[in-house]
Amino acid sequence: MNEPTQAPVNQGAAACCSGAPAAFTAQPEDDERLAALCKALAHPHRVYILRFLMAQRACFAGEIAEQLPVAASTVSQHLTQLRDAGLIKGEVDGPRRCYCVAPEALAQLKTLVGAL
Amino acid sequence: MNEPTQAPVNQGAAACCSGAPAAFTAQPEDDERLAALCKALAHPHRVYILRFLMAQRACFAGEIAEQLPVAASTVSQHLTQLRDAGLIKGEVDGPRRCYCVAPEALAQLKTLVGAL
DNA sequence: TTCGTTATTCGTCGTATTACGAATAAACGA
DNA sequence: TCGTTTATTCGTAATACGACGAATAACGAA
Repeated sequence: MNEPTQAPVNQGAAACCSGAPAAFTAQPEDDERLAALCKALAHPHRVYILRFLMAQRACFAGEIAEQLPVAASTVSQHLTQLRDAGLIKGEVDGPRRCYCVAPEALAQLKTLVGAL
Repeated sequence: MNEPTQAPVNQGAAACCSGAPAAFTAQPEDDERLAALCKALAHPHRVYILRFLMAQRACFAGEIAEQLPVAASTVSQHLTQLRDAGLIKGEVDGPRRCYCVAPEALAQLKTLVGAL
């Protein structure tokens, strides 16, 4: 992914919204991170999984799959995407796998969204 | 998109994380809306556009396109996605088009993320 | 009216996403 | 050891995404 190219800005154009322009600093790393977190939540089932997992504190992959109207293998893929984004963690517990939310990543998401 | 199927839950399983389970209520509409907003921000260039637009208050499509290392037609598609999600608004101003952020949608995003 | 400027839409291409069922791996109990 | 249970990985198919350049539309000025 290419980074934005800081070009000259604000050649005296502002029409639809009022107010003076504020300072703008490019933050490509934050943009990438926020985009990655948002991408992980860009599907309703994954939002559901995250919320469900937060309420349950922790639960097995099978329990999550029971909640959703898709195949277990599809749920497993969703879990992988959430895990790759750092939003959840999974650990082996016997033949099952126990998932729980990663509070740090969630806090980072809230911070980045809050900074918008 | 199918809605989650509220199945029986919490068959006495909790391993990796401590704490008692909290109440959980399915909110399929919120999940859909948050997913849609997140999808709109699931690309770094779109995050950049939103932040840039917030700082500038308003600006023309061409100014935005100058900032990014992709073709103007691609930027136009990104703007369309942000507009479809309700995050920005665009209005005709002569031969140009002036875009600005939609504060309501941004507030909704912050609310939904904050509720996680 | 015609021309130049600006932005979008169209057609296309390659890749990624979402979904499924089948096959595989890993752990435990009989 | 051999099944059973559980979850993931694999192979596949349909659709969506991101990108480009060319074509189109919309407006203002000459």
